[in-house]
Amino acid sequence: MSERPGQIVDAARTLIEEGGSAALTMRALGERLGIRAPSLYKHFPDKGAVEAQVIALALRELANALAAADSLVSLAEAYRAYALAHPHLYRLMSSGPLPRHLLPAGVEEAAALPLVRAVGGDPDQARAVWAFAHGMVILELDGRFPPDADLDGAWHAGLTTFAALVRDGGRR
Amino acid sequence: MSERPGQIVDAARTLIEEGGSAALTMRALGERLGIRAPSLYKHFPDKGAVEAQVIALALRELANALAAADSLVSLAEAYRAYALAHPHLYRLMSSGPLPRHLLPAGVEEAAALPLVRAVGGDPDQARAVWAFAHGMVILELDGRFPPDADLDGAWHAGLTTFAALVRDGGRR
DNA sequence: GTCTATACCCGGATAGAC
DNA sequence: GTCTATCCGGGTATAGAC
Repeated sequence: MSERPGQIVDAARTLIEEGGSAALTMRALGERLGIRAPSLYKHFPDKGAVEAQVIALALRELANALAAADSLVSLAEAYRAYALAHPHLYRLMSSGPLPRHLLPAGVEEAAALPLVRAVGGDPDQARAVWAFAHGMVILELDGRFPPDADLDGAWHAGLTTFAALVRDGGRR
Repeated sequence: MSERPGQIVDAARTLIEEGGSAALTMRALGERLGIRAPSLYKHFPDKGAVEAQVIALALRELANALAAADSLVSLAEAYRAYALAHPHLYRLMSSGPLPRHLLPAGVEEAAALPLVRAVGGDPDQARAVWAFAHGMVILELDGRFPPDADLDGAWHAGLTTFAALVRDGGRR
C-alpha cells in the first residue's frame, strides 16, 4: 500500500546510511527495490531529486530528535547523539550546499528552531553555538581528533562558556 | 631546474583551487603539465599520493599563516582569512579522513600548534575553539548561513566567550 | 510502470614500445 | 620518462517496446 516514491526515498536513505553518499547510485537504488535503474525516472526526474528528499527526511528527523531538549547541554547531547547514530546521513544533510529549491518549505528552519530558542533568540549566539556543535561533530566523524582525545571534555569546555554567554544575555 | 614531483604537486594544487577536489584527475593533471596521464605514474604511485602532498603543502601554508597571530582573535581572523582565500584547499585539508600515513611527520601538529599555544595549552579548550572556528568557516563556505547573516557578529559572540574561558584558565 | 538496450561520458590504472 | 593503446569499471540518463 505504501507509495513508490516513499519506498524509493527510504531505500535511498538506507543505501546512504550503509555506505555513505557515494553508495547512492541509481543502479544500486533500483537493485534494492527489485527494479531496474531506468524505472526510477518514472518517479523522480533525476538523482538530485531523490537525494533532496532524503535530506528533507533527515532534517525532519533531526528536528524531532532535538525537540525534547530543554537546555543547551541536553540539546548538544541530542545533536551529537543523532550525528553519531547516523554519520553518513548527518554528513549528507550538513555538508556541501543545501538544495534549498528542492526542499519542502520550512524544513530547514524547523531543524534550526530548537537551538534558536535555547539561546533566547539571539541569532549571533545561535550561529556560534551551531558552528561549535557542527565542528565538534564533523571533526569527530572525520576522525580528526586524536584517538585518545577527551571529547566529552572539549564539549564541556565549549558548552559551559556558551551557557555563560546565554545566561548573561550576550553581555560580556 | 625544478623537480618533476614538485611541479606535479603545484599543478594539482592549482587544479583543486580552481575547480575543487573533483577537478583533480590524472588526465587533467597531465594535461596541465603537457604530458600524458600515464606518465604521472612514473613519479607517484597513484592519485592518492599526489593528493596527500597537496594536503601537506596546504597544512604547512596554513601553519605559516597562523604563526604571526598573537591572540585568539587575530588567530581566528587569520584562520578565516586563509579558508576564504583558498576555499577548495581548505575543504580538502579539513574534511574527510586525513591520509596520515602519507603525510610527512609533524605537519598536522605544526598546523595545530598556534591554537594550542593561544589557549594556554589546555587541549579541551583548544579542541573546542578549533571546532568553533572550523564550524564557522565550513558553514560559511558551504553557504549554510542565511545570506544576510552577520557572520562577524557570530564570530564575535563565540570568540569573546572563549577568550573569557582562556582568561579564567578554564575555571567557570 | 516496468523492461531491455544503449548512448554517452568519465574515472584510475597498466602494458609495452621507444 | 615519455608515449600510445587499452583495459576495466563506474556513473546518469534516454528511447522505445510491452
